Amino acid sequence: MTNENQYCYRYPHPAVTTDCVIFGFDGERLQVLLIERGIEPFKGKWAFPGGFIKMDESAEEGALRELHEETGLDNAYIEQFHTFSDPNRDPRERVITIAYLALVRLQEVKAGDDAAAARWFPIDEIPSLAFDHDYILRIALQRLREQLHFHPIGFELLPEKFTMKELQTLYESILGVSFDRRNFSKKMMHLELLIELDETVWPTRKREAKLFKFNSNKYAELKQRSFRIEF
Amino acid sequence: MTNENQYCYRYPHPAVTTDCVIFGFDGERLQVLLIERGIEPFKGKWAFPGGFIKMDESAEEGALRELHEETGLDNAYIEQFHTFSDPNRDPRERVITIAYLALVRLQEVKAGDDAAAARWFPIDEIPSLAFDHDYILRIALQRLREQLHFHPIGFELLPEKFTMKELQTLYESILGVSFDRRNFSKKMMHLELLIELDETVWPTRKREAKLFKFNSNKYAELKQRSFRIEF
DNA sequence: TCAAAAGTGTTCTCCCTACACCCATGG
DNA sequence: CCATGGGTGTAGGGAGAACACTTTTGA
Repeated sequence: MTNENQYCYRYPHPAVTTDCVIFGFDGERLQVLLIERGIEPFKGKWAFPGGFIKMDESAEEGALRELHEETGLDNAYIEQFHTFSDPNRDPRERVITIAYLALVRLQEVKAGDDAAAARWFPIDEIPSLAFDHDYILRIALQRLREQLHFHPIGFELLPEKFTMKELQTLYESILGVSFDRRNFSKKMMHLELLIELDETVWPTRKREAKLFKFNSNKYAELKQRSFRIEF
Repeated sequence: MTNENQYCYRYPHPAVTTDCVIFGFDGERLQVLLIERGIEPFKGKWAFPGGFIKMDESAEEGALRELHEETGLDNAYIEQFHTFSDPNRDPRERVITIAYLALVRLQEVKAGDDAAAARWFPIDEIPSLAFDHDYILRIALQRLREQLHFHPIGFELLPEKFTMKELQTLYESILGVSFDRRNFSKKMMHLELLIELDETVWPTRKREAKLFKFNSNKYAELKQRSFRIEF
């Protein structure tokens, strides 16, 4: 008890955490990974995976660590999108959180590993969240949609091989709009970011469909000269 | 000496600051406001205005406070763009900085008020900066350019009334490109974000030029339905 | 034979682009 | 009278949007 508060400073320091808004896609809808809180405050409520930043790691390293702990992944796409600093966002002490969004392939995520109360929620069925995480989610979604216009980050959510319909459904579910099937396909092919494979699959029992994969070389080339994906 | 370190925690806490990358426009070039450091480390080097966040203010409030102290302004456009958290970015202790960019009208800035060693530098004549501020500037510029494509934030840098040429020069100096005079004008007018005034000025002694002002009502309307400014 | 899913092509319109001429003024 | 800067119009190309028919298969 005597030695409990051993880290002392001349001025007050806030606690700093990272939180990860982890997105996945099941072929139908955008999903978010949430953790059920086991302790107060907000015990029993759902929240984003997150934790205190270590003194020898950057925020990004912290976010990657969190992501790995929850999904087993260590090469996913992550991006810092905002830092939340309202003085009262945590009832215990002042906590500033550096928030990241992560895009993962659901197929590669290890199912609920260490007995964690983790669950995927479809984006339109998110319960009310702990702390200011409702607000954080809103900002995360906003950023995800903005990014989708400029960068082909949608591919981070799809398996290596996918059909045009899956790609379209992904875009539609993130942006909340619907596209004409033919125009979407043309626009995508025109960007030359897709490689058409010789393989096909039977996504339904009606008819087989072509498979595509993402052309990352072409993307690297396009990125140089500031391109935009128009939707 | 006994009571120096009075703020104690059970876990180590980083210090948290806000830094403000303040942009202005003199009609010719984009400018950045820098402060000459009076103390070690990096004494004599230039850096962005910034300081420790207070325990009862949000990061944005802190940034606005810094901005006010340096410019006298309290209604400028500010936007959080990134949080820098490398464990070694400050040689003294671990400092995480929440960085904001601010757009101000040079005309409205009070000249070097409290004897501060503050100076405006044209964007292409920035000296080597203290800490990781070179890097922070690069990210700030990148964000400013991205934002310019989506939002008419350029108007935050111009006086209330301006000529089409001033607006074009602003866009060109930020984006580092040049536009065809006629096409730029048409595109801008087509957005309906400009109100053509009856007034004219004599920007040179050759010929008078029309004045415009920004139509913020139209902007509020456009923002609803996700528009883009194409450049 | 019918419904559902996938593949493909055409037309129209609008915006972006490239480009040239006129006018007013100060030197 | 000429150089400078500002104002405006036009023709062509390309991309997006709207839209329909064919094929395959399972029920």
